[in-house]
Amino acid sequence: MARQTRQRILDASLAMFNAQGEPNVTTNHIADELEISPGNLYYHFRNKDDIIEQLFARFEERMDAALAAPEGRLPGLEDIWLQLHLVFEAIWDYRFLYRDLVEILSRNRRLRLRFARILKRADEQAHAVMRGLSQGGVMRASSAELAATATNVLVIATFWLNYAAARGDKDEHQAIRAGIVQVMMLLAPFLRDAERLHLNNLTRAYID
Amino acid sequence: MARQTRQRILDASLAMFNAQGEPNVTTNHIADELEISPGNLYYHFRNKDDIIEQLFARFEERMDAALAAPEGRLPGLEDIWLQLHLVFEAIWDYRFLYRDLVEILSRNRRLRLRFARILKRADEQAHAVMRGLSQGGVMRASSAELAATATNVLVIATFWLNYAAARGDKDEHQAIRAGIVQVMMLLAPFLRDAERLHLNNLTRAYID
DNA sequence: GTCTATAAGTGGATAGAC
DNA sequence: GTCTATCCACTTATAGAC
Repeated sequence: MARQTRQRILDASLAMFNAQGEPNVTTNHIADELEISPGNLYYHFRNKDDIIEQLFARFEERMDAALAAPEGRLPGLEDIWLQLHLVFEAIWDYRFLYRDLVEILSRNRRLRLRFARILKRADEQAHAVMRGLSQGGVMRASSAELAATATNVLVIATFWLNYAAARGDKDEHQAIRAGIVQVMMLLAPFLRDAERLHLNNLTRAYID
Repeated sequence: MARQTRQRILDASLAMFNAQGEPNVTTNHIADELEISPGNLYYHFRNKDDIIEQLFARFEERMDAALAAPEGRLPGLEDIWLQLHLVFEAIWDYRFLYRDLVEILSRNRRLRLRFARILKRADEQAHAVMRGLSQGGVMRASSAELAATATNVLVIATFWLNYAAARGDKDEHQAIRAGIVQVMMLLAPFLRDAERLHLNNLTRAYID
C-alpha cells in the first residue's frame, strides 16, 4: 500500500497544481483532497519540493521520449506535426511547471539544471529537423536564420500556454492546436512555394 | 510628505519585486527596507495588490507610449528597431509582472483585462508596422503569415526574459539585445533579399 | 503506514496611541 | 502620517501514539 499512497499523492498533486497553480496548493490541501493526514503525506515526501521533483522526473521522461529523433530517414513536415503534438501534450500534462517556471526553477538548483538540459535537447532536435528539411530541399534558410528560428520555436512552445492564459483564451484545449500552428508558421516563410501554400491552407483548416 | 512616502513605497516595491520576484516580497519586507512600520505602509495602500495595481498603471503608461505609432510616414526597419527598444526596456523595468504573469493576472480581474488590452494594442501595432513594410515593398507575406507573425512577435517579446532566465543566461542586460534580435529575425525571411542579408549581418554584430 | 496533536514561524491586516 | 502592538489565518514540519 506504500507505493499506492505515494502514487496517489503524486497524481493528486499534479492535478491540483495544474488546476490551481503550484503556489496556491499547500501540502495540507493535497492531504485534504486525498483524505489522509498531513503527517502521512510527510511520511512519503520530505516536503513539497520533493513532490515537485518527482513530478518533474516524470515530465522529463515524457519530454525525452517526445524529443527523440523518430526514424532513420529524413524528417518531413508531417513528422514535425506529430512531434509537436507529443511535445505540446507533455507540456499540457505538466503545465503547472510552465505556469510558474521562473519561480519554480529559482527555488531549486537541480531542477534549473535539468530544465536547461531539456531546452538544450529541444534546441538540438529543432536544428536536426530543420537540417533535414533543408537537405530534403523543402526548406531554405541561412545558418543564422536557422539558429534564430530554432530558438523561437522553443520560446513559443515553452510559453504558448501562458500566452493563451494572459490573452484570456477560454478554451484551453484549443490552445494546444493553436500553439502547434504558431510553431509551424515559424517555418512557413522558409519553405518551398508548394509546401508554403499547403501549410497556409492547412493551418486555416486546423484552427477552425 | 504623504506623497513622498507613497512614492518611496512604490519605488522600493518595484525594485524588490524585480530583484526577488513578487511572490517572495511581503509587505513587511518592503516596510523593513524603507525603515517604516507595516502600519504606515497600510495607511498608504489597502494591501499588496493595491501596490501592484499602482505599479501596473505606471507600466501601462510606458507601454502605451512605446506602442504609439511614431510618425505619419511609413515605418522602416530602423523604426522597428527603435520601437522594439522602447518596448523591451519597458518590460525590463517592470519585469516582475512578466516573471509571474499568469499568477499575478489570475488574482486580479482588473489587471487581466488591462493586460489583455495592452496585448491587443501591441498586436494592432505589429500589424500596422508590417503592413507598412509590405506597402513599402520591403516585406512580402500572405495575410495568414502576417497574422501568425504578429502573434509570434508578441509571444517572444512577452516571454523572452523568462526564457533567458530558464535557460540560465547570466548577463540579463545582454538578454534585452538578444530578445530584440530574436524578434527581428522573425521578420527576416519575409524581407526583400537586400534587407534580409543586411539584417543577417546586422544581428550578428549586435549580439557580440 | 497512518493518525493526532502541536510547535514554530510567516504573512496580511487592523486598532488605537501619538 | 506614523508607530506600536497585536490578531488571525495559514503553512510547514515534526514527535509520538497506534
